[in-house]
Amino acid sequence: MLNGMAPRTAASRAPRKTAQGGSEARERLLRTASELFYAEGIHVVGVDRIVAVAGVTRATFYRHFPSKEDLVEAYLGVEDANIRGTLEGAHGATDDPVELVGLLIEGIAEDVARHHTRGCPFINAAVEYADTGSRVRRAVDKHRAWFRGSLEHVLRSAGADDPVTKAGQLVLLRDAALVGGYLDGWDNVRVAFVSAARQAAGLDPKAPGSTG
Amino acid sequence: MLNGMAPRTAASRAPRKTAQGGSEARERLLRTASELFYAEGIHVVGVDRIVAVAGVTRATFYRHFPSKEDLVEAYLGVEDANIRGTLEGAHGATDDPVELVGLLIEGIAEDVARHHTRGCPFINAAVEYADTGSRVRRAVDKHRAWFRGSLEHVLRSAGADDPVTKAGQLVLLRDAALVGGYLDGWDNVRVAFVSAARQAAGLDPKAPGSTG
DNA sequence: CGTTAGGTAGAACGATCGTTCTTTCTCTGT
DNA sequence: ACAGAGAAAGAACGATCGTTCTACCTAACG
Repeated sequence: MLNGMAPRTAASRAPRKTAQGGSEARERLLRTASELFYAEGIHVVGVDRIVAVAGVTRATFYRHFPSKEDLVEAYLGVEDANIRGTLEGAHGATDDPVELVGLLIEGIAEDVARHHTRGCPFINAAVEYADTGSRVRRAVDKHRAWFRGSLEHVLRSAGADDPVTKAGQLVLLRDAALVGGYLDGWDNVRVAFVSAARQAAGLDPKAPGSTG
Repeated sequence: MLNGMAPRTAASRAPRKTAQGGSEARERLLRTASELFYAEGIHVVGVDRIVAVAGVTRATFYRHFPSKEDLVEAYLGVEDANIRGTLEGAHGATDDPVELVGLLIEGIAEDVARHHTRGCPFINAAVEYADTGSRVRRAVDKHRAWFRGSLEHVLRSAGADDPVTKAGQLVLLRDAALVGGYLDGWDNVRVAFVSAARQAAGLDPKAPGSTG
């Protein structure tokens, strides 16, 4: 895996800039680091690995990132931006709260199935960074607070009642779907997730079996 | 934290054995390693840390554990044994499936609130060990397969219908409770977990708000 | 044209990683 | 009493960790 990304040869060794203003080397560092961090973990992936795969020298690395922890923060920042984009995209899709909640659940399932097959980048990062006060943990907390609040806002603006409880349950079930999809395989988790999520959101008011 | 456990002085340096047959040094190693692994993570806790806190030398460590990975396996073995004990204890508690599922949910909530405030030891270990074929990952898979199957068995023997789906949803929600309790605080997750779990199990057939 | 920011190449830093080794001591079992 | 197992104490192994450094080069910009 990740072998398709061969170490970069010294083809062009000049400072090229990207359309967004960031340098090409910096973006390559951030992209390869994101893939390696997510696929294998943060502590196990050393700086030497990252610069070797990215085809960049250590000096270049430390020119763009003061320390490895800054790179980790940037990695989480990319993930955060991605999720913000997709969620805001789904925001204006519909006004019907029922349809909206259904779209949210489908979107989560789609995301877990296609990308994020190794769990949640933020949960995984929090597992590796036990210190609550670290910058990584603060980034995780910030992201989760935004996500929960954003779900509440979407549900409220769509007219759903008890948006706080519903948002809390959706966060809960999304975490579970990401973890379960990673450890048990998405196929073994999908039906449990969808049924639990739809029940929690009030889309399927009746339980599958009435206990007896 | 963990400062209350002072490095052991060279009080008695003789091979003492425990009632269970294991040596005292081995048990102290396993106990301190379990606490450190769970509290801070596996990769960040080095062998030197473990032997220093346990008051044991490196030679003694490698006499009892061929490698660090064996210690990690033993650590997960202890956690596995604990859960097996508590689950089997709840098994014979009642014959009423409704009461049983309620007890299970309460037991999970109790466990997350009191112990396991840093998430699930197996999920955390799987995050740090990305290689599916590693012994650690196989131990995680084995534990989760047993837990899921055991939940199914308990539910089935208590007469609940659709025990496979119910067990899957309970596994899902337990994962979520452990992760959420760690990252968001148990107080912010408790009501969402209990309501979702009771809905999923069919104890509370009606959703909190009927969508509109 | 010259400056300079951004890049390459590679050595080197101290620290820590997991692991192995030798030596000496003391308790336990027979 | 004696053998052997369990543990202490500590040096040492090569490897890797994150980080810093010097030296040279090249493309873009004023």
